[in-house]
Amino acid sequence: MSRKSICTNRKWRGRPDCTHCVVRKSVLFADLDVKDLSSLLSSVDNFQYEPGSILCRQGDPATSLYSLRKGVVKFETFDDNGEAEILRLLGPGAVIGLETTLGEGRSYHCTATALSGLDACRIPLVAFKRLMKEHPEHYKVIVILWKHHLEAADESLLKFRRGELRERLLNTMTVLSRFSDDGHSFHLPSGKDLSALVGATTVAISRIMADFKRQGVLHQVDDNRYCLVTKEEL
Amino acid sequence: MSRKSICTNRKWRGRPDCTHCVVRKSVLFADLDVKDLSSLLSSVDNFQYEPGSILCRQGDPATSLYSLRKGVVKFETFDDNGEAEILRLLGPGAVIGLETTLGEGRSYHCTATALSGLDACRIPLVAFKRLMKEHPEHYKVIVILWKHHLEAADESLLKFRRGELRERLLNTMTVLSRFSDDGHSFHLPSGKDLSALVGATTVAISRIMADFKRQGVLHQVDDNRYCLVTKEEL
DNA sequence: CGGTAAATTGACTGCTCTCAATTTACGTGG
DNA sequence: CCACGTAAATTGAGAGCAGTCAATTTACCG
Repeated sequence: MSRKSICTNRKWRGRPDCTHCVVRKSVLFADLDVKDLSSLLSSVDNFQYEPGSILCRQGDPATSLYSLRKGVVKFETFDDNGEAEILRLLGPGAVIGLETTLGEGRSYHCTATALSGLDACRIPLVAFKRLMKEHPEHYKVIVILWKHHLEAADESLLKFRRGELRERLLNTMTVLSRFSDDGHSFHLPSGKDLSALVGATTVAISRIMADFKRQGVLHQVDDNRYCLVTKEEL
Repeated sequence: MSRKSICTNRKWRGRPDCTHCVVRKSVLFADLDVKDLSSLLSSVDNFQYEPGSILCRQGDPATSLYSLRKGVVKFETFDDNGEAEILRLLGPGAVIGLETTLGEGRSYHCTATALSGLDACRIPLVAFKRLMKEHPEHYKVIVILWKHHLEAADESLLKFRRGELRERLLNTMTVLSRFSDDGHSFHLPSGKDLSALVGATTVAISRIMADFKRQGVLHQVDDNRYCLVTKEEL
């Protein structure tokens, strides 16, 4: 199996200004005073990732967490045949790599890959652990991050694994819209990704997606960007 | 919709001896000193529940958490049509009602119902919150409980929502075996429950379950108790 | 014993899978 | 710039699993 290099097409955007982060209220360190944060801030880096970039890989030793500010990430695991299963989609506010903060294992449980352009902050694992050791009174912040994953997992089951394929794909694109910058258009995932997400064949998916395009449910706005056309707009 | 009374067929078993609880190591308060626990202990009650008992109901105001020591619980939500969807199965070590500990909403997000006989401890929500406020240094204990739910959610997707129905049902019974007291026999859920768990019709499920019984894959050991007969045993 | 709900079974339909051929897209090297 | 190779997407044809509708049997309870 050829392993692409991690974090392809990544651009460094400097030390982030966490005190004014747009997602800060709903996200990591929402409750923290600036003084509690200061030691952490100096070690956090902000990056832009292109679609397809891999944030972390299942089984690799963990060094960092990634706090997602913009974009969508597929969070996937691999079965015995090496086939990917997407456990959930993660959007702004999600933190990737939480499993590595409890100290039992030191490697990532899943692979996280950008499905769109990303804006994410890389947090060194040691800095994160130190912060939590020094300020356990802010533990709720951590719990909220776990809750975020749990809600995404529940959403997967309810929206991507239930009912007819047609409906599951519509739900998928609705979620992608929600996670996009403008709330409408989104980078269309590959057939293989959709397959791993909704649990169907690429062939069946191709057929239905072609239908959507023919029927005008799915409208192409750009190179690989599409948007859903709701019934009200017709 | 007729609402059965909550906690039907519940028996009080007194104040539990948490310091010697069999699941304590893997469970709530695993790290806590006895002295930190003492204030909590006096308000915790241990109960036995019969299959079908409801621990908490979606939307009801939250008063307690339930720490599961023995048995299996279905954790379900209801869609627009009032149809149940089982999000996950919870076994020993799980704590039910975590969503209510963050303070935003005060009601249960899902309904938790016993699929087998249960041994569970009821923890007053206020006592739990006070403990965490006074001893935030033990926050990892809480995080582990959330992780437990997340792993159960991921298991649902991988085992109950993937592949052919036959396989999903086999996985279901394997999980039920794992959660049972003896590790083998289990209380067989109703067709409706299996339907809400694996995402199929009761009719389709009935057919396959009948097959399992005819082919000897599923062996009846008692009234409503069955066990899986693995290929090695044949 | 009767009434309701659940499970079982049959017949039929249809969605999705499988297999396969073709077309399109894309990166590489001449 | 084009030729080529590979991978992905598209489309067709056929089979099979699961859904739907419906009738019957069984289970359970007052």
